[in-house]
Amino acid sequence: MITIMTTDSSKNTIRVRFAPSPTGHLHVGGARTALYNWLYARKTGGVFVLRIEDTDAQRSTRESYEGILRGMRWLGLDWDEGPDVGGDYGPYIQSARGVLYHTDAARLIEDGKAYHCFCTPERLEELRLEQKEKRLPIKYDGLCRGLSVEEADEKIKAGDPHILRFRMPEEGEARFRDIVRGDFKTANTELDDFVLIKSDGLPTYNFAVVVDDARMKISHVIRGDDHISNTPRQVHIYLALGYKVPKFAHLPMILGGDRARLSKRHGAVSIDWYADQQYLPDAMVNYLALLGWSFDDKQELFSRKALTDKFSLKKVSKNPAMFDNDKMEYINAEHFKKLTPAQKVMHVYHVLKDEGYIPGDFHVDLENPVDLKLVPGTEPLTGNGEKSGGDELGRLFLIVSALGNRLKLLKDAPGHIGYFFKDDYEVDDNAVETHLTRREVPERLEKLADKLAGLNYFDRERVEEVVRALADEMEIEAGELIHPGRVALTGGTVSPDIFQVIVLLGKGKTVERLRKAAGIAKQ
RNA sequence: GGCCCCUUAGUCUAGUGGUCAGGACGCAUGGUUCUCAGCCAUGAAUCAGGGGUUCGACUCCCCUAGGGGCUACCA
Repeated sequence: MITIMTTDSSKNTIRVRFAPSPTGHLHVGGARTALYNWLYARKTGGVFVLRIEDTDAQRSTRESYEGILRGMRWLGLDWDEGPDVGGDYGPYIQSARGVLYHTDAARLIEDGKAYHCFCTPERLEELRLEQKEKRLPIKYDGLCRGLSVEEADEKIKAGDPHILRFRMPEEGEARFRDIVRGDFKTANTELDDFVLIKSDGLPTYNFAVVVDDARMKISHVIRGDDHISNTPRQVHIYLALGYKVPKFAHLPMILGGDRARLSKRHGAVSIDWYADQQYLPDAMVNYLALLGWSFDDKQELFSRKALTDKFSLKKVSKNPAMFDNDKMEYINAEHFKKLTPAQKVMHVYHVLKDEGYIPGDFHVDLENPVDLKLVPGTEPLTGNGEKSGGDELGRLFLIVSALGNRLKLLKDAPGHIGYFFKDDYEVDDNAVETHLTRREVPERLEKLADKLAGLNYFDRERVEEVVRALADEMEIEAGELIHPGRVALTGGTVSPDIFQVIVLLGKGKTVERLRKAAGIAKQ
């Protein structure tokens, strides 16, 4: 017989959340915050919640909301509860939670912990100006603090615009422990009677975030450092409402190149941009994880699995970090290297197809990657080097393998190997200038074309043999044929092994391009 | 103005009283080679500054400087 120790699961489960406001795209800072929450949830077997904080009615948009979800999906950060998938603690979008805020606000009023304020924005503005002039701390002066509930109700009935303020205790302090920062405390005298509910009836961020986190049973609040100064206010709300204060972990900011907080003006900060550039999501996740966290002094390349195993909030750094694109590219290249040949081909295939390098009738069963592994890569290009039976896939395999580690960004694939698929590939004028304009070049290319045309078996060995033999015969370095040949065949000075290029191009195309280049070179 | 946080090479970081201050990106040089990438080897480059505490400070304390955040009816 098995005895099961029953515990209240809701009590011990770790619940974390990512709570973006839909006022812009998902940027790397937000993505990093989402990632750390996700990693922590996945590592601990906890629950990852996605909540949309749209209490800023003016700036929130549907597009942003969708963009954020798209970005998270691209990164592979799946959420267990959220506006689209539901959950036990919904709704997961603040604009739909109005009654909850008002219910809790009513409790606060009843307990005398919050009060209505009728000061006009103009008066508040004047007050601030005056305090600024006198070099006093800028805070609300408490004018409406003394209003009785009856007086307030009367004004409300009369239709006076009003807001709800928290009644900050005059003595004492708010304290909390931050997993990243350590102990943190703020004297109440530093705080003022901040706003809970705005005159439009919507809660402020500080109020909504507490009500939501508490009611959604969030155990760990993992968010950006920019929120740490507001945390004491939030602790006050938790306490006033009788809610359990969660654990906090405030993450260091991510900075742009000028060390200022990352923002739109720093260019490539949108996750969408990295998706467009065909970065690998796993690489992005790896790099983002490294911005503010490290495992030890040797490992920095992590698979998603390794990250979820090894991630720890305790090892999160306190220092703000700058986003370094070079390192991002490096990490991306490393991840690409680790892909299986079949995976590489799939990725390259997609990019080439999107960019119009592969005709629509080229069919590959991408739903079934196993098929790709079964393709006998060497088969289609034996014999005369012309593709056999339309097996373009085998050819793609060989091209990608010939490319080797040259491909750092998938986006660059067309630039690297576009000439295999199109005749109107990009031509580097400088390359033509330096390699094809010399007097002796046309003859060499013609001869090379002749020799290759005469080959019956078009494989790498034989092609190399022919090229080197011709060089010997002409008493020139092999490079004298190879370099102009490369420009003639690929349009540039950079390519994989030239003999492989020739084979993969096939005899027909090779000869055709060499002759064409010879013709151009003559002029 | 007030309060708070942060500070190891250009960048991301390891380090917690005694280390030649370690790694990675980037950079430079050399090797491999038909180019480029890659790979291999080598190298330059760091504890923000000043005071303490201590036999001994990157490490602990204080001050200064620089950066950042909050101080909104933004989040």
